[in-house]
Amino acid sequence: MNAAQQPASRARGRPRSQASEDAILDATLELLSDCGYRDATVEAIALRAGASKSTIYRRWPTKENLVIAAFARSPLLHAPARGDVCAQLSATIEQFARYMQETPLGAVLPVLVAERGRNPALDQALQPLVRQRREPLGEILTAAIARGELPAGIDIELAQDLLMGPVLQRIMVMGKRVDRPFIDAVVSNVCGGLRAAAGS
Amino acid sequence: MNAAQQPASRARGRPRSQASEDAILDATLELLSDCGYRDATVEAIALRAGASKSTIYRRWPTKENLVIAAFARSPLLHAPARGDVCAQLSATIEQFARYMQETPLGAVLPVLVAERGRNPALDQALQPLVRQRREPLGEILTAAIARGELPAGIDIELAQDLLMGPVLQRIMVMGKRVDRPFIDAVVSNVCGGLRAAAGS
Amino acid sequence: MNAAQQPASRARGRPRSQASEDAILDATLELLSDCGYRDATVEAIALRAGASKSTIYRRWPTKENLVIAAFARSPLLHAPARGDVCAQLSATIEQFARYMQETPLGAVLPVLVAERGRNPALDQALQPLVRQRREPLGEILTAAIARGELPAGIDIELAQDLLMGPVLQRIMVMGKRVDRPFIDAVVSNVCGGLRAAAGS
Amino acid sequence: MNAAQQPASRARGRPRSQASEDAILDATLELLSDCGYRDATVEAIALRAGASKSTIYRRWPTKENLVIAAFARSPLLHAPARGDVCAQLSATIEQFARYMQETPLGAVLPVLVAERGRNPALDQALQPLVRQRREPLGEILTAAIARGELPAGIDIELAQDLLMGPVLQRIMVMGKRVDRPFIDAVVSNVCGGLRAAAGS
DNA sequence: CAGTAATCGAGACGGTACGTCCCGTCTTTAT
DNA sequence: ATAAAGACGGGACGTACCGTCTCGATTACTG
Repeated sequence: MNAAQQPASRARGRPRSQASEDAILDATLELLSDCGYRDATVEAIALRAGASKSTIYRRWPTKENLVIAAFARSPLLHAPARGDVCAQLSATIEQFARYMQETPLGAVLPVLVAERGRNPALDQALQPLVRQRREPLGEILTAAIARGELPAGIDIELAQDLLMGPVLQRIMVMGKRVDRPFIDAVVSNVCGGLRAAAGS
Repeated sequence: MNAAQQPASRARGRPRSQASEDAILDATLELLSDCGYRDATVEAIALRAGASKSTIYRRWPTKENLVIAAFARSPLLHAPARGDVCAQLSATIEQFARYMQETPLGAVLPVLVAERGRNPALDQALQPLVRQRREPLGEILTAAIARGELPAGIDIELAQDLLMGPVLQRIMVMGKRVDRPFIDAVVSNVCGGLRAAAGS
Repeated sequence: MNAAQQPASRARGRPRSQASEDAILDATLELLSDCGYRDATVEAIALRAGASKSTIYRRWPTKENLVIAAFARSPLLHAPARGDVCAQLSATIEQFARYMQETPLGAVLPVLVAERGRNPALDQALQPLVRQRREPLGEILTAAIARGELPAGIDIELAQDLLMGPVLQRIMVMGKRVDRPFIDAVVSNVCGGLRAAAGS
Repeated sequence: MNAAQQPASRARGRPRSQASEDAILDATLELLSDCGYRDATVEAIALRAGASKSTIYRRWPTKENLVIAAFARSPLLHAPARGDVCAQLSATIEQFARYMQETPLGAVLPVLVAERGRNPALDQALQPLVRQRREPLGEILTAAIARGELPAGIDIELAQDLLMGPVLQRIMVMGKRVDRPFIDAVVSNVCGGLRAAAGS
């Protein structure tokens, strides 16, 4: 079961260079940030990483996959341990909003999303990437329910959609900036709605 | 009305063919739907429309603009005249969700969004397209406030984000289908939140 | 029959640029001469010709075919009108030898020859190229027979092999230079042999 | 004789495997024959030989040198001891023609020749290979002169060119087959020419 | 018999040319 | 002036191969 994973006798041949991989992914993020998706040429990425195109294509079959891998290394959201549920949610969402607006993720996520419909493998790769960013919200909500701050019986999945949706849509689809007051308003409304639904 | 458009002396030379324009926009939508954005080549569109590339580029400066023009012909959402605010909102959003999931818009919108960051002209063109789809929600909300179904002082813009965001995000980012129960849950929660906020 | 060839109504669309074609073929010969076959990159040829790779590949499917086309423009051999048969043959062969040794043809012909075995289309293209260079020898021999300088009944094809073979082999296979005395010796031997065969 | 090769103390470390070397050279000839020079990848040769690329490149610096080494193992031509000079020459040349037409040598020689111009080391390696195949002709001619079958004062080198040239050219450049009657005609003509030159 | 040094298979690596594809423009003739 | 046809310059993509390198595993000689 886990034996398959352990390198029984170390793979033969020259091992892949972790340094190269890191340099390539870093270069990808940098160029994405500097030039955008279209102008971040695979050749330019190779050049900046001090690697060769072969090394890139040996690891990732297409440019899209490379970009996904680069973003997969982006930091997870960190839910604060203290504060009431609204403050925790706001702080967490703000991290996400900042990441979307101040790194190339904001520019690239739509492209990945667009490509996913045509590329099932990419869909598989993108799924956990997105899901992990949402997970902290679920944990906060679960804890709040346990503390009695929110009523039991809440659909966590739905709540995540209600919280993330407006932010993502405003950034991606509307092309507007998201600031703390907006996030607070969203969180406040969603929490209010959740409590009202339980009370009815 | 149309007199304003028509100059003193008609433009000289052969007039542009409206038939060509329609054929091109139809072919664009069809190919987008069949092959996705990337594989919907301008050349292929011209072929299917029985037009030539020059005819296309004479009207729209880039492929992106062509695609936007094609979508600009999509029907507006139609807010039902009767029912309480929740029912009206649900029905309207359902139209939108169906349109996103059963036409190529769902696949193409992210690409347009992605390209917009790099292309201000496209941004200008995309803005009203998106805004018009949201507008009916604003009208429903305004009327509900006037009827006293919702408290006054509601931020209409925010409410639109709260309603559309979860749906768009679920379809585009999560890659899941949106059905009527989900829409009802969103609408119910948002309305509950709006009322709770007023009550507090 | 010949109607198929005549441009009844001129091919539609923008015609191919003869200037581009000439520039490309010239650049090919120049680069071949400067850098050899391997280093005469298609990209470099396009650059020097002020053309694009697309334009090159639209006309010739591979680099080999491009190179053949370039050589197909090389000048034909010119048989001198006066002199006895040996002098005429020597002069003609010397033209060929000079062309082989002072232009890139000498470096490229072997590659074409090598590729031919694997590429029937290339074979078809190379055949007349080679044959035309030999033809003047046949004419000289035929005229000499008519004048009585050589006996009738000579196998012209064989005689061409006997004359060209030693020169080509010395240049291509042995990698040595061919000078006038060598050519004279070959011609003298072949003519002597042809006369001796008739006399026996 | 072989003592000169063997140093005072044998080289240290694991000795090179003769079996590998043989397998590599055999695989080279086979693949050359099956696929031609270009498609006979070093990697494919290694695979078929059950060797690794390092083992190949440790012995031969480039692919060209490997190919030459493979051909260097081809059998020398064997001059028959009996018969008149024409019969001996014909028999010897026929061996060569058969070897050129029924082994990959015919396909590869032009490539080696082409590459030689750009690679002096390869030139050094190719020279003896070619020369050895011609040598038997020289011996036959020398013996014939000694026997009085051919006049003294013949330029042996030239005679070799006259004999081999037409055959090589017909096979390589013209892409035609060479049969015994053709060889006989060449030999007969050359011998006739040599005798005629002496008589004049 | 343990140590050392060169070889072996495997396969990753940098580099570079190839040939394909598409975009947006330009140049024809025909309407 | 616009239309269809299609060539053009430009430039990214992904593939393939070369010759080098880095691994762990052999295989002989050597102290």
